[in-house]
Amino acid sequence: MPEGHTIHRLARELTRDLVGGALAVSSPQGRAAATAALLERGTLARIDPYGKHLFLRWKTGLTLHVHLGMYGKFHRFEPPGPEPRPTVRLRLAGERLVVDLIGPTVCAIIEPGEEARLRGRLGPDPLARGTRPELAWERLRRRRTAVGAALLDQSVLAGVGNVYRAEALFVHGIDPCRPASTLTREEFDALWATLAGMLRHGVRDGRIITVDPTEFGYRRRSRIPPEQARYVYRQPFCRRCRTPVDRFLLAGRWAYRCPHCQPRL
DNA sequence: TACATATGATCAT
DNA sequence: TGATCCTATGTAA
Repeated sequence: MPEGHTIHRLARELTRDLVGGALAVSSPQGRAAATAALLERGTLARIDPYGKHLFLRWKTGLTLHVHLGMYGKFHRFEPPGPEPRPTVRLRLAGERLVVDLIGPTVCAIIEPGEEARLRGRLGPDPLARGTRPELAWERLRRRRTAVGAALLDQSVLAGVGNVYRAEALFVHGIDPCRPASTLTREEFDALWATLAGMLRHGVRDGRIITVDPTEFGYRRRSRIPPEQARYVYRQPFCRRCRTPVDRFLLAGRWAYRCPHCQPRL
């Protein structure tokens, strides 16, 4: 399940295994049948990630826009792959790889103008090349909402989701309920650097590990068991100081805060 | 069988 | 703020 790191990792893997040869495109579920028909036997030119969005560019000039939402997944198989499950929205079958797209929020051809509008709404993606944190800072400091709400707003920062929000704010001792406008430039710069680092690790690891391994006696991040990989997100106790973690809804999502490590202002 | 839950986002009110 | 969409899984009943 996807925050920005999942999308960037997918872009790499699918680029490696799908770009180049002709693909059989189908929609076993039927809902994307028209889209599949437009792409059938087509060849991918490139795949671009941005934030939580994936843009699959075909040599015909068409672009397939995919957003996984909360439950969306790509299942990967060695060709020819199994009989598709009835929920498969789109199957892309190539020489080296078969992928099934399940449960996305968006899976549709997008026109250039529409893509431009979408990108215009999105804030900078810390994983994108040549990204501009300045824009995130300008938007964040004008928000009247809590910083924990602002971080989930994709027009402020693209690619950050609920886990990274909880963990990055923890690392810097920031209470998620603090008004975004009270953040100092120094705090923002530190938060951006942390988020960018966490996202990059996420791409590399294929999962979200936010704790410093040495803090728990591990030499390598990869050795950390899943239940120990985070400081506060879905943790009953703060992994650093053992204080019970606060859980409360913020911007409609569960937020996590250590009352000791992230005191109110 | 039913219900709760999940790393998301949009639209109506 | 609440309803809604999309799917799979784990737990309770």
